[in-house]
Amino acid sequence: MLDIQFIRDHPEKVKKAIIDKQLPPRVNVEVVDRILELDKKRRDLILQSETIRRERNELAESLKTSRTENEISVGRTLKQKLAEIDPELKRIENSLDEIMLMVPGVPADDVPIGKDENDNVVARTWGKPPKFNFKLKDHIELGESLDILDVNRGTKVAGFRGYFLKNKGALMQLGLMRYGFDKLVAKGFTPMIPPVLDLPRCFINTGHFPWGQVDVYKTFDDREEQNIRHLAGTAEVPLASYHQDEVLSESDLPKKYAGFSSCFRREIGSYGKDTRGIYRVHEFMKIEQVILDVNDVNKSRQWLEDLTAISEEILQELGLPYRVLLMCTGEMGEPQFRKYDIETWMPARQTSSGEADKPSIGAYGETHSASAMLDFQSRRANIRYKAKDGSTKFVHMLNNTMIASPRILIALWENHQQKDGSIAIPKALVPYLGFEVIEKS
RNA sequence: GGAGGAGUGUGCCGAAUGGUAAGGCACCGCUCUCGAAAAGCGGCGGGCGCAAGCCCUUGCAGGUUCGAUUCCUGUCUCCUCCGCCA
Repeated sequence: MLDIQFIRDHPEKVKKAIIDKQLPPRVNVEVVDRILELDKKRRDLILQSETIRRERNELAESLKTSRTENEISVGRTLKQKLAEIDPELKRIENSLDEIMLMVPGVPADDVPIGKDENDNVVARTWGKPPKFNFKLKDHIELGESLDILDVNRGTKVAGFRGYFLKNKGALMQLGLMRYGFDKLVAKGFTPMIPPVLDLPRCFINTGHFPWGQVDVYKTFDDREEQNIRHLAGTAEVPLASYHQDEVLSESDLPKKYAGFSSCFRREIGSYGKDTRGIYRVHEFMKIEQVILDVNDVNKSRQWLEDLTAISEEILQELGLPYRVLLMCTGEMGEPQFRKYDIETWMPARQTSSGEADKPSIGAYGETHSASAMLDFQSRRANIRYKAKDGSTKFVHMLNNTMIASPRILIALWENHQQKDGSIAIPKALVPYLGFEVIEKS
């Protein structure tokens, strides 16, 4: 959520953000005008309401000592007036609150303006895609031949996009999670296992709602509306709300959280995409980092670099080639100020971007995403801190993927496959797995 | 699921039984000091307003009243006990 004062002062910047982020027609620039209009109405009504309240307080004060029938009837009139104005004020405020949630965060000045993935800017590339002197297998062939993945029974049990990890495949996923957790703990992060069946408010806080409702699973129990929970698609959701409605102390910042959780995604908008294998699935495991720090743009920028560096560090340790993309405005989420995605090389990944008669084999696939939100989320979640100068400010928030599996398994399996059909385990992972290779049993 | 108790401003404590949220601790600034402590003064929720200032804020939502922390209804959370389950 933006500061209403910012919208009053810079309506054009907000409108530009709506356009640049490719939000129309879901969100149109007219919401800005509508907000300014409601804001004006709201302030008029507040003035009226407060004038009456003031009269009421003065009257009540004088009625403390003596009271006449006449004064009491004046009081009744005031009460009547309030009963007309306040519901109207409340109605306006509710509309304003609702529409304020539709307004996106304004991107940084140096974010490339663009409409899709072609407009992202490659910030840097690390490693070289491996060359294979034997017939390449994709992750499904590898997984099935080594009995570490079962997609057919996965879809039997869980439907489309279902999968089983088996044997060393299952051990590998847990090992990766522990590897990621340990690394972050060593860097001073607080390891967390958060609830992922969360209240709607949490999804509003992160900015997943109101825009992304259809992507999130909804659950009911047999009682009332207030018992609705949603399954979080990332531990960012519960972690970002951990300090909801709290006032922290500047000396407590930064807060660095590492959340391990299962993640659930409906993938409603991507029925035809990535239908093969375990690239795009409805449930997976992930360690997500969430940072809360002081209200300082430069510090947020630095955090975004630092968080991205952590992801790069693990990809390097895992021996996986990758590239870092500075995301363009059209590829950013509504809350974001600045965002890097990391794409990891997947040797057997097929993309639609190749020529029709010459399908391209091997592609970078998104495995990590780091975002700076400034105070967009903290305004929604109402997370503030008391600064050293005594003032109360909203924290800045960021998040980043540490490691997400099974998608990362695609890169690990395909990049590290060997001529004999086995898969080599990167050195960094061996202590967490207890084996150095996955081979046919 | 049943019974009882509790929830007060920004972190902590806490007063006010129908007259409009006292006070203390913590924190920040200033004075004093070589410095610190102590002491004193001011600040330390949200909103409207150029400002003076005003309005709101006792878990939440309603109701009664000229006036509600206080009375009534609903509801959430926590605690204790019972039941059920792991």
